[in-house]
Amino acid sequence: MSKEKPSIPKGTRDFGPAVVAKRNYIFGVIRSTFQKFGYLPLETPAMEQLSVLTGKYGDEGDQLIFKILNSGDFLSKTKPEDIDQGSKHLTRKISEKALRYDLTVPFARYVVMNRNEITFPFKRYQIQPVWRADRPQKGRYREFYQCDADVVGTNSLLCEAEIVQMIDEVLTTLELKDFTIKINHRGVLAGIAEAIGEKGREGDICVAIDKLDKVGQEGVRKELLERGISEEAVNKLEPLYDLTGDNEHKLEQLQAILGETAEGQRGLNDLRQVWQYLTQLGSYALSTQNPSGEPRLMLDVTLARGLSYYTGCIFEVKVNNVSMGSISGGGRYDNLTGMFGLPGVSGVGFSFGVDRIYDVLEELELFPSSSQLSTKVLIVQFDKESEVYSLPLLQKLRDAGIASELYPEAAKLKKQMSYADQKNIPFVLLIGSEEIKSGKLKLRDMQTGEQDELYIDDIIAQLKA
RNA sequence: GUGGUUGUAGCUCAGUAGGUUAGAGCACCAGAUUGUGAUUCUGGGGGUCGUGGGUUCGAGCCCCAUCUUCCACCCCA
Repeated sequence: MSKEKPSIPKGTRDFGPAVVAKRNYIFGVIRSTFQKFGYLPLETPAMEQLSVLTGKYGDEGDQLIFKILNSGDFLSKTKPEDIDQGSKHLTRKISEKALRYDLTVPFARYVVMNRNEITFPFKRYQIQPVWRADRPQKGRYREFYQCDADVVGTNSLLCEAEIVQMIDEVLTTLELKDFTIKINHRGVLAGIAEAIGEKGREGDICVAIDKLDKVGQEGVRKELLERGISEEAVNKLEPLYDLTGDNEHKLEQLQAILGETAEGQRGLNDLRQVWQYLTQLGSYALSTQNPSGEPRLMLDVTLARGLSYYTGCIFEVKVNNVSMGSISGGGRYDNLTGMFGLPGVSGVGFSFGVDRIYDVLEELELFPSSSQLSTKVLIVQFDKESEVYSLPLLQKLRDAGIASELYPEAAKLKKQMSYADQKNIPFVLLIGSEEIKSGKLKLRDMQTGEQDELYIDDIIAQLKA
């Protein structure tokens, strides 16, 4: 027999009963919100064809995809010279499947495969784990759950507005008070690049600007120059870092700077339209302010997002004053299904990171105690006679919809009581010879320590209340 | 993927320039209390010091490798 200590792979976790209960609380809030907005559930396989995934997330992303070794003799199709051609070439020979990296690409694949059955616009949500071969850190795991909501088959910016609404509703329901929904537009980024005379360079510009709050204006300036952006362009760019005033004022300032560029104008028009929808919806995200006085929804021209398939509005959500990266992100992609041979279907979607939300709620101690309750009443037994007497009562309690259990053996009272205590069971029902004689059972409230003698029907009535 | 960091009982950590049988608090188990948990008192179990090599008369402590943790970069939920 091996004495090897068991372990689980890096970046993965087990979830015990208490943790699962809390996670289910988050899943429940997200799921019911998605459904309230008309999204329908979808599930896809954990593994996809490797070719479906590669090339969708950029070179960086491709490296983070977990590949699955072909079953059987995975070397059967390879020749010695394949090894010489490098790992990229060899990978295709020995691996045809991979674990899904996100939920958006599998969704696009599903839409293309089922285009004839789907009624557009198609709104779906999906809550499943994804896998990334990333280096784990806090809030960063190799296996984690995403909760996606996407809609394809419409260009309407109402979808973007509703995404803001859903984010606001979910986080508010989870009792979060201080969070910022950042919004930007790829068109605005492209327009800025063009307006400062570096057309097409928005990629480099974004990567650098994204670090503004980390390395400061000087650091960004240095990086921009290193990336080959001209000094003149950088000078033109810098006023954009601290656009002042409310969101409308920011839009006006941007209009003046990049109104001449077609892409910039497209972005600004889209953003204005989103704001108009939100205003007409009476959005709480617009009317609610964070404790800092900042608005919840914020136009942020430094928001970039690396995923290469985004083309329109982009979102990112940050809970303020906690040590955690973004807990949600998304955007519009005009041509995701085009990669699978179905052009002209625009989609927009976003994703909640449950694992990060969990860590945030834990840090802020925002889990309600109700999310941890399981059994409502435990029947304590003394001997065989009391066990026999208790069984029909146990069934009666369960028939009444009360989560109940009978301690499965006549262990010492102390043991049975501390079982209830540790399992956080709020009531204990003591049934011994005295109680059997009188029919009046002892119901103990474990929080107050008070004990009442009641008939079973009164107990059921009290526990159901 | 690059650079760094961490790892001692179930948990949080001590462990002094390498020196005999590795400690504490909490948790756990048992008893005081044979019909009552969370409080009190008494006693008890539990660690080949992440793992594998190496240096040494001798390693928890030094060296190498590896796994894990966390951090920065990269990227992101």
